[in-house]
Amino acid sequence: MDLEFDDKMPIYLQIMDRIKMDIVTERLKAKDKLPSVREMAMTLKVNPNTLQRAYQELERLGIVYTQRGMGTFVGERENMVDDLKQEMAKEVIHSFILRMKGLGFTEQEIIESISKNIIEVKNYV
Amino acid sequence: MDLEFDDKMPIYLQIMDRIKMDIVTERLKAKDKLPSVREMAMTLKVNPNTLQRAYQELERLGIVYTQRGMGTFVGERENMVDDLKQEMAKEVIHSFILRMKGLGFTEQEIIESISKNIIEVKNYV
DNA sequence: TATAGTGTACTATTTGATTAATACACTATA
DNA sequence: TATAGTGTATTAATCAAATAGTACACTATA
Repeated sequence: MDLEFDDKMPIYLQIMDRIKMDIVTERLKAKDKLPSVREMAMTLKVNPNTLQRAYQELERLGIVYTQRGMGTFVGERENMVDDLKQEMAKEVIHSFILRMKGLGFTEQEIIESISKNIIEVKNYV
Repeated sequence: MDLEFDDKMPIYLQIMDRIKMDIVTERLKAKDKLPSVREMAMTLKVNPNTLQRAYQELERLGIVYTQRGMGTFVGERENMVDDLKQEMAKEVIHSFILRMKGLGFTEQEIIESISKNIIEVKNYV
């Protein structure tokens, strides 16, 4: 397995996540063509079937659409990027707070923990 | 499958995590006896083998110890609880910040997002 | 000593993720 | 009209997680 992926989570979910990230940050914009399943499979060193599954799931979620024979493209729905960003952020924030509370930190401590650590964390590449 | 678990992550890891949480929050204290593999398997409606694996991994990490014929107990190492809490918190905080930055939020926005949402999140049960 | 409750070991089976190889249908374009 | 590049479908094999059932060794205690 490539060092690329965390083996505690299905690869196709991690690929979906990466693509959603790229859309949210507008590295991928509406109507942009995604790499073909074969090409991206090569790049990520995974099986084309794994990529096909990721693309199909993304299509099922209305995030991308495919045109047979042409490729897979970023969806054009109004507000899609903002909605997706808010939806993903909500999930991330919620589970973070829940987990920190689960570890016994007070609300004040949780807020402070972010301020204290935020500088050290490198930006997403 | 019981509603108890997230099927995107191995059950034995989730069980380990729950036990570590219980130790960190001192619902389980040093020398406390954990439920037997059979008993906890019944409670969580999973196979005893799955619990055995969770306990063995926890023992390998030095978090619990077993006495053959008697049971599995919470480790007694000096500072174990604090160390474990810091270690888990560090991971949670780091990956949260990384993910939020990956979604394109600024450091200021990340800090604000916590303040804004922290009240809504129920405490860990 | 007998029994019940422990952890532990073993083999077999099922399920989902992933890989592997191949083939087909559609589209743009040389 | 060929051809190359798309998505899609199918079948088989592999692997890890989880389940299932059984058995063994050890310990405390009635």
